[in-house]
Amino acid sequence: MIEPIKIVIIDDHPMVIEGISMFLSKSDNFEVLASFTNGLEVIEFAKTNQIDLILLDVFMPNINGIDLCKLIKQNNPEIKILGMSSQSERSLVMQFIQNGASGYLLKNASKEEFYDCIEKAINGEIVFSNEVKLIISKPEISDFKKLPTLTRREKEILNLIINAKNSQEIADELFLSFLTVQTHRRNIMTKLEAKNIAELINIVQKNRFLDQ
Amino acid sequence: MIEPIKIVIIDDHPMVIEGISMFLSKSDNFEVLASFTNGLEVIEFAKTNQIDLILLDVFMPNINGIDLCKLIKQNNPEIKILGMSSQSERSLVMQFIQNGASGYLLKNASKEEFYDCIEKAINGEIVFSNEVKLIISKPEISDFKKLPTLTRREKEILNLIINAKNSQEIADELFLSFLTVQTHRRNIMTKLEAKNIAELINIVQKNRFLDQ
DNA sequence: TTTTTTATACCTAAAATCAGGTATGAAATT
DNA sequence: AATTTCATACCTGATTTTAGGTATAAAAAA
Repeated sequence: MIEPIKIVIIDDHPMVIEGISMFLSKSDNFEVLASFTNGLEVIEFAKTNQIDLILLDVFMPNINGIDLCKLIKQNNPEIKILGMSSQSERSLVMQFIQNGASGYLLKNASKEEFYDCIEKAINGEIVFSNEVKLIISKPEISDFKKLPTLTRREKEILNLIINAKNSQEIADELFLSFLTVQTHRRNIMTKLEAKNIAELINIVQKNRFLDQ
Repeated sequence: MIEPIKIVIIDDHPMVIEGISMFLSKSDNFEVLASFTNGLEVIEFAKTNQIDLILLDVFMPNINGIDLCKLIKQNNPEIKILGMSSQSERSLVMQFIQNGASGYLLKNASKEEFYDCIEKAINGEIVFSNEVKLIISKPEISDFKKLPTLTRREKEILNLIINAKNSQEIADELFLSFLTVQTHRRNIMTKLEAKNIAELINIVQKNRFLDQ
């Protein structure tokens, strides 16, 4: 008898966990070891349990799926990770793969797509659900340059910029000099190659590398 | 013995249907009559089946949940409808209730919240999951004054502003004077009460009154 | 027909952003 | 121990947005 694939599900929606668990329980090939609505808990869990594959929701409160993927892979490179989300952008999927994921599924995927993708990922393939294949088949130039990393401070300030705060307000809020904020601001714009605030917001929303 | 509540689930994600079905199957109070990934099919179904309550995903391809809610209520006013989505805005929830829904749930709601909301909705209450309560408990000024109407030209220019064009580029593109664009721009900002571009984009996205 | 709205255009000026530079101590990394 | 990155801060100047006006012809509404 073949060992089932040991799976962990990470998603902040209980019903999604329930749904996927049901999908997987219908086949003897899969075993859901555990599930978490708080992504960071999996790090601890992985220390004492052998996991074959993680189904990881990309949009969660507190922790960003892309960063979590990287974190898991750093600690446990042998674990395969499949990203999941309801909608997606090409660049997002690409970032995810860049961080060590084995594939990406849209949540509207069928049971069969789940089975298929999980099995192929375990066999070392990079897999995408059908809709994701469509998304990534239209390459954009911007996808080829990898996204720059912002420092914690820059992310903090970026968040305030997007929330319509001006430089002075940001300075007051963070107890910084107006000039310091200007410097961070310039660095952010340069890193993300945005020529104005509207473009900045567009870029951030497309790539969603702020936590939400 | 009490009759179970007859429920229909509408969601374009098979896994969500599976998850909610599992939730509900654990209690004898509920019976899932049917589920649809295409919302319009429920109209036909309702002609030959008695439905007590519909769990309706708000964001679906092809059909808008808010419009579908209205449509169902027109044909079958006795059916209770609960809206569901992953995230939401106050104004969206309000529109939904306006169209006859009995409540609104975020998909991160727990099993117990689902049970509770469904039962209360059947008893004629208007119900919200906990997070939705939070959302609607902080009324925004913008919710009370009706949204201003932008002229066609203003919408056109607003679109370009959001797409990161500056005033000169907009002038060139629409064959207008730079000064005319500035005037329109000022009128747009005044009408929407935005103090800068970031706020403008936030307001537009929150209320989604572009795209027409 | 009269009034209001819409689209157009100009003037002035303050405020904010954008863009180039330099610099320094602390923290993190190698 | 040496190097790089991060967060901080300042200077200057150009560009752009924001904000207050006024004005006029055409179109739409009353």
